[in-house]
Order: sequence, then structure tokens, then C-alpha cells
Amino acid sequence: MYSIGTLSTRTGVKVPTIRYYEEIGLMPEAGRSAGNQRRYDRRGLDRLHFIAHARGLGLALEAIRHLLELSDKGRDCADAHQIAARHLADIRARIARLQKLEAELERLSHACDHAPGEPCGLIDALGDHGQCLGDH
Amino acid sequence: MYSIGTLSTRTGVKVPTIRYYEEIGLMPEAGRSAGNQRRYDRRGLDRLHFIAHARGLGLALEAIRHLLELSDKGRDCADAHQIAARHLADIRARIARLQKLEAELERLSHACDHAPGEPCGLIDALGDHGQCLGDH
DNA sequence: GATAGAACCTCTAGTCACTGGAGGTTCAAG
DNA sequence: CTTGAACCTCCAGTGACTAGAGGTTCTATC
Repeated sequence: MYSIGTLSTRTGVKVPTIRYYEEIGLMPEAGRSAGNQRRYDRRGLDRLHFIAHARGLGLALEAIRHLLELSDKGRDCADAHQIAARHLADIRARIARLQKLEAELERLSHACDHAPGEPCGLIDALGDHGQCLGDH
Repeated sequence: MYSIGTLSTRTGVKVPTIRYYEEIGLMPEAGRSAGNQRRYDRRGLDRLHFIAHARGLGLALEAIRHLLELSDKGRDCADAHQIAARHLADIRARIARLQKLEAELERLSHACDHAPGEPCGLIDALGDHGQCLGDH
């Protein structure tokens, strides 16, 4: 039997976060000690590991909830793969967007020559989207 | 003189968002018509353009607030460039992290051979961070 | 000048995924 | 038995909006 603190150190998930997961139904309601403190067994630990890992991969709690349901009631491999594929597409889109921003910000920084007494080209460029290359 | 709706269509920032920006002090309190509706001049429009553009680049409202202050009271070119540089570093870190996740998710998907009747390798892999290559 | 309806107003509450604090109780070690 | 770390519940706050209720004003047309 593990206390909530033990679960926390074992998974790296903070104590209030574990309680939060219980509140929103991601973690089942834990059993309690005589003094009303949460007590977890191996299954609780495994489940939290699963959540922590999926969160670490950037999956939304709703997606994780879905995955947990699939895992609970046997399998639906196809569904799980669809969730993963959607997330992968999302990640790729975010990377592409960030790379655009990276290029744009770099360009803006060079718009300013730091001449003393002159207005800052960077600030001016921020006010004028017309100067920009792509959409963002 | 522009109404809030006109500002909205001109900048692409939604009406409630403009009111929100006023509430948190990013936009100055607008003048009002006889009937208490907001009325903006050119300066208001420019300022909202600035905010919209900077938000589009992913800058946090606090960073934008800082930039606006710099722009208001003349210049501090160095400060502005520091904000941009920090943001650029942040973007690069996010890109690197997302690329790791991309690789990891792709790998996990291949951990499952979709054999009918077998447990889903993807779901199992999600429960076991030990299988993973990098940190995330 | 009347009327219709689009656009505006304020206020409150909800989103996501936590995080922090107050004020009080229980546990484990010495 | 005492100390203090860890636990409990409840409430409020974060960032950057978004949505809805319920009411007022503006503008265009007749």
C-alpha cells in the first residue's frame, strides 16, 4: 500500500495533481486509511504511470481518458492508434508553425540596426504586419 | 472614429478580446459615445495591430505589455531585443521538445503489430516509460 | 418619425491543467 | 509521548480568452 506522497515521488506527479486527477475521474477514488488518508495499490501506481507518461508525450487529459477506457475494457487497437495519429499530426502542425515564427522573429530582429537616437526597428516592425512574409 | 466592431474586423481580434485587453490594461480605456459605446481613434487601432501581431508571433501578453511600455516612452532598443531573443530561445526549445515527442510517438506506434486478439502494444508502451529512449 | 435588427453594454461563469494557501488532522520516528 | 512531516478539505488563482444572460444603443430603411 502506497500513500499519495509515495505515488508522487514514484511517478513525478505532484500530490495536488494526483488529487485533481481523482476529482476529474482519471484516477479512481482511492481506498482510505483509518484516518482518511488515501492508500493505493499496484494498480493505482500503474495507472498513474500511464497518465504521467502520456501527459509527458503531450496528450490532452481527454485523450488519456479515452485511452484508459480502451485499456480498461480490453482493447480497441484501432481507436488507440487513431488517437496517437491525431496527436502526431497535431505535433507536426505545431512544429511547422513554430518554425515559421522562428524565422519571422529572426527576420524582425535584423530589421533594427541599433542606431542610437533612431526608433527601434524591431518595435516598429511589430506594429506593422504588412512587412511580414508569411501568415501567422 | 471606429466602433469596437470595426476595430475587430480591421485587426482580426474578437470583440470580447478587445474588451479583455482593456480590462487588463493592455489597451487604454476607450472614449465613449453619447450612448456609452467605445470609440477608438487611429492610435487605438495601431496599438491593437501591434498587440495582434505580437500575439500572432506567440509573445505572452506580459511581454507585449513590456514592449508597449518601451514603445510608449521612447525607446529602449536593447530591452526590446532581449525580449525578442528570450522568446526566440523559448520557441527553439519548444521545437526541440516537440521533435522529441514526434520521434517517440512514432516509435510507440510501431510497437504494436495490430495482431487480432493480442493486447495493443501502443497502450502497453504508454504504461511503461522504461521502454522509452529519451526523457520527456 | 417609427421600427427592426445588428451591434453594443455589463456582469458572471467556464475553459485547461494544474498550483498555492489556509486551517486543521494523522502518521511515523525517536 | 512528542514532534514535525505528510496528509486532509475547501477555496481561489493562473493565462488568454470564450460564452451566455439580459438589457441598451445605433443605423438603415420605410
